[in-house]
Amino acid sequence: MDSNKSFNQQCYDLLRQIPKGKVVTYADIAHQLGGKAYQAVGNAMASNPDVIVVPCHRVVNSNGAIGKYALGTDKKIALLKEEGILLNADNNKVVDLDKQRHNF
DNA sequence: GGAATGACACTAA
DNA sequence: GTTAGTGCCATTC
Repeated sequence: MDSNKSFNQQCYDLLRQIPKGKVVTYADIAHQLGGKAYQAVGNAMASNPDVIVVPCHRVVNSNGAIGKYALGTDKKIALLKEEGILLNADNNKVVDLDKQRHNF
């Protein structure tokens, strides 16, 4: 907390860098922050105070799963589809995660 | 100050 | 390839 930006604040900052049509895994964000706070990242999104400013819907699990969303998983899937992310119509999983993943 | 929780990840069977 | 169990981090009660 004494830091300039809290951990969750840094997560939002990275999320803001994600362009439309790209997705990132919680592990990538945590790794970018210099650690493996996968769960901490997710917690930050759970506390996401600005769903408009932070595209938390562009964050998916490392295995390609959509994971969850504050407004509802189905809403997240719909948003990803609208963004242009290719998802599996059977399980709603990200297709070619490595190719659609945004490299920081 | 300590314990419990959670929008996850990884390894093993 | 799938399922189960365990570990990690930061935040919150």
